[in-house]
Amino acid sequence: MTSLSPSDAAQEPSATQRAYLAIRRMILTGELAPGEKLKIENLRQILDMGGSPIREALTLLVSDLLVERLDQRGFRAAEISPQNFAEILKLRCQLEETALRESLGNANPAWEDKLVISHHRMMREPRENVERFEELHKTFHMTLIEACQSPVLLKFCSQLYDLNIRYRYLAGKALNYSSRDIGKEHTDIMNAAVDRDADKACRLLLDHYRNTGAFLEKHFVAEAAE
Amino acid sequence: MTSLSPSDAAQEPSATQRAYLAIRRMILTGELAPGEKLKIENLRQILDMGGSPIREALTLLVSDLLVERLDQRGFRAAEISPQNFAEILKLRCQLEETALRESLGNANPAWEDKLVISHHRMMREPRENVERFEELHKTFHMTLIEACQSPVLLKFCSQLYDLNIRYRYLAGKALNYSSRDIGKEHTDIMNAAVDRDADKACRLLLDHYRNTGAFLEKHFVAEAAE
DNA sequence: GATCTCAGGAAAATCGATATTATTTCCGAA
DNA sequence: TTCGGAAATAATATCGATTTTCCTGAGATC
Repeated sequence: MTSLSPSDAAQEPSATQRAYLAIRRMILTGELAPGEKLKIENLRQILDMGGSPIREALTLLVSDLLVERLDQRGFRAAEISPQNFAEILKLRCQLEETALRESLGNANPAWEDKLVISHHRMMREPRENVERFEELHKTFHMTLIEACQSPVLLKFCSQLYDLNIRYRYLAGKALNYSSRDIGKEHTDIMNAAVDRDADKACRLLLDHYRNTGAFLEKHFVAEAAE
Repeated sequence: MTSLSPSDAAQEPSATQRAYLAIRRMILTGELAPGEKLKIENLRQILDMGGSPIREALTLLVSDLLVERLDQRGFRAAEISPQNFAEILKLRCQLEETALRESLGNANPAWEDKLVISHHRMMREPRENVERFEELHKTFHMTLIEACQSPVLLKFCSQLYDLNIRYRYLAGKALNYSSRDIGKEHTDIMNAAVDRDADKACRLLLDHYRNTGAFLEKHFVAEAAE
C-alpha cells in the first residue's frame, strides 16, 4: 500500500460504472420514459464515451429489470404496468419481512449504531434534494435488513426497492403525503428494530410500504382516467 | 409472416447469446471451477469470437450470481461455500412455496397439460444424458410454478434453481440417490398439483428440495474432511 | 386498390487495435 | 538475505471502424 491520502477511496470509477449509474438514474427518475428506445448513439453523445461501456451498462440494467433487450434490435427502458407495480409491492413485502426478522435475530451493537446513523442522516436531509434524500432513504431501509446474513436476499430486496422507487418518481411531483407523517413512520420502525421487536417492526414496515403502494395506485387510476 | 418451415424458430443466435449459454453451461457443470479466473483471451479462443460478446455474456452472468466482477481485474467464476448453499436452499424453499401456491390458485387446463407433458418428457429421458435430463428437470419444476402470474418471482426462482444445480454438478458423479426414488417424488408432486392440493404439493416439493440439500451437504462435509 | 418485393438508409453487433491498469520479475541497497 | 522499487509483462477496459441486421418506403405486380 502506498499513498493513504485522507480520501483514498476516491479512485476514478470506470466508464462502465459511470454509464451504469447515469443511465440507471435517468430511468429511475423518468428522464428516460418507460418503453423508450435507448439508442447507443444517443447515449454515447450524452455520456461522452464509446459504445462498449454503454452496452455493458445496459446489459447490467437488463438484469435489474430496468431495461429490456430486444432480440437484435437494441434496448429499451422497461415498460410499466399496474400488474408489475402490484407484483413488486407484494414480493417486496414478503422478502423484506423475512429479511427484517432475520436481521433482528442477528442484530449486534455495530448494526444498531449504523441504523441510528442512517436514520439520522435521512431525517436531516431536506426533502427538496429529492435524489439525495432517496439515496439516504434507500440506505436506511437496506440497513434495517442488512444483518440478515443473506447476500442473495439483500440483492433481491435492493432490486425490488429500485423498481418500486421508479414508480414513485413516475407518479411524480403530484405526490403529496400530507395525510401521513412519513418521518414518524420511519422513526417508529427504527425504534421497534432497536427494541428487537420483530413483530412490531414488520407490521410497521409493511404498513409503510402498503400505504405508499395504495397511494400510488390511486394516483395511477386517476391518471389513467384523465 | 412469410416462411413457416417446420422448424422456424431456428434462427442464428447472436454471438452474445452463444457466449452466454456456453459459459453458463461451463460454470454450472464445473468445467470452469469456482473461483477460477475467466480470462477474455482464453474464452475468445475457445468460443472463437471477439472480446465484446464475451464481456457482455460475462456481464449477464454477473447478475445471475454465477460470475463475480473484480474492480478492474476482470471476472472470475463465483465462489462456493456451505453458507451460500444453505442460503440458496432456504430462499428457494420460501419463494417456490409462494409461487407454487399462487400457481395452483391460477391453474387452468392448458397449464395442467403442459405440466403433464413436461413430467412425461423428464421421466422418459435416460438419466445418462445428464445435461439434457437436467434441462427437462428444470422445465418441470418451472412449469409447476409457472402459472403464478409473477414474472419477477419466476425469474428469482429460475436463478436460484441454477445456483443450486451448480452445487449438484459439483458434488458430481459421486452422487447416488439409491435410498430415494426421485422419480416417484416427482410424480407425487405432480399428482398433488393436478389435484390442486397446495398444502400437499408444497410439503412434497420442499421435502424434495430439503432431502437433496441434506444429501449434498453431507457430501460437502465428507469432502472437506478428506 | 392492395399486397409484395426490393433497394436505401439507419441502427446494432462485432471485431481488431490502442490505451490503461494490474501483476510479476528482477535488481540494487540496507 | 530481505526488502523496496522500478521496469517488463500481461490482462483489462475502451475506442473507432467494419460488418451484419433490421426497418422504411417507393415502385411493381396481381
